[in-house]
Amino acid sequence: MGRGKVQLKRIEDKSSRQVTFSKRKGGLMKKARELAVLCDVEVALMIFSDRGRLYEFSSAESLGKILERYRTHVEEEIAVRRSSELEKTHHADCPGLQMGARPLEMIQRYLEEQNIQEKTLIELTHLEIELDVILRQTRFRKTQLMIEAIKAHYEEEKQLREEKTLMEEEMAAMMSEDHVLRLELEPNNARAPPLQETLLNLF
Amino acid sequence: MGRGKVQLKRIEDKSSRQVTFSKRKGGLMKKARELAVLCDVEVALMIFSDRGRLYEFSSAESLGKILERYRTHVEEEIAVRRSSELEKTHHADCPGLQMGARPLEMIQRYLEEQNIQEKTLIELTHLEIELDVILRQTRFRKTQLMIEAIKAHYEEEKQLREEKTLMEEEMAAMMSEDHVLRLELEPNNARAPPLQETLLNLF
DNA sequence: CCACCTATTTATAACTG
DNA sequence: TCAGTTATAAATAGGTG
Repeated sequence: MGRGKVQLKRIEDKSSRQVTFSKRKGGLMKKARELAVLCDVEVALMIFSDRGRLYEFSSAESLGKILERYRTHVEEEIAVRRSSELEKTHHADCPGLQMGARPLEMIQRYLEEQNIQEKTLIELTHLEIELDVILRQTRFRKTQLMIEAIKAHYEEEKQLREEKTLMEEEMAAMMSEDHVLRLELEPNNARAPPLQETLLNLF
Repeated sequence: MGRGKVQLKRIEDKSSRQVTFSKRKGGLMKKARELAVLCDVEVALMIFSDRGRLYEFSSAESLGKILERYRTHVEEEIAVRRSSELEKTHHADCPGLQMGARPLEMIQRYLEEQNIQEKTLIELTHLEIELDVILRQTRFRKTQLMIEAIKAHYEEEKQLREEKTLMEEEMAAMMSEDHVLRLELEPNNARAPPLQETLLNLF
């Protein structure tokens, strides 16, 4: 679809590859949603861009739910070998999110300049869907970013805690060596639960 | 695409739903593959038909690989989503806030039940505004909660850092007292900028 | 990079056997 | 139910501002 026919092979030009990715990603997400709604089935879609950014769609409330279902269906060995791929690209693209109050303005314009007829209604529906999609995208993007922020802080914490443990050990060694000090080293390893638990308590 | 335009809602007729499912499933798979090839990205797609049958596509050798990647990527996000489900109580005061695909269904219901008249349009406008407000509320609430989470981690970090400084001082004191040790205490106070700055960089 | 445009290609809804 | 056909809606490649 388009001015020219497309060959089913990697687009070599980086720029057009990026553009095509952006466009087709949107189309694929839309079609996934349509399939889920029209046929009342569960659909999960995830896309990792070459820069490691994740885009996902899920018809259920959480992709995790579908993943769980997948796991029960296909009893695969998903051994938890964490390939710690560190994606440093924190502030990359934010696909089509400038919007601001523009959708509402568009709605206003539609309402005011069009005659109140069926056509207008249908167009309004499209607009509505668009608005919803945009809001979803924004919300999801924000979530992603904030999760990254939390993750970063969690990593920082972890490191500090490790350093602390190390120092405690060193001090203990010093004390047992030849000294009697009255340093109070309270064991507080139990403090600060892991991230997941912390988050759970918030909601 | 096709003889008629399609409404974005569940196809009630079981037979055509099945036909549409079959056709669109194929189309979606095809497009997923195209995206993966053309743009050189990883794509995973899974579809559960209403009868529980699983259809999947994956650009990698195994869907498991991508799932694993997904898990490492958004482990925390799953926790967040799951916990926000526990928050249904908070959402209870906001009418009709089931997220999911509900808003679109509501719109569809309105469009179909009502005669297409000015009155309907006005009601639609109200609906729109409501939808927007609801989405804003949700988004704001979520933001609040995540800021709290980040803040909590930041506080934890701060405390750990203070404890560390204290211990450094104690160790320095011990050393100057009567010891010669070769402890390497690097000053790294400059690490980890304050919360506000961190957040600013995100958006 | 992003929104919008338009000529074309693709996907598919409705139909048929 | 299923494969094939066709008319039409949608997606999108390439281009512009």
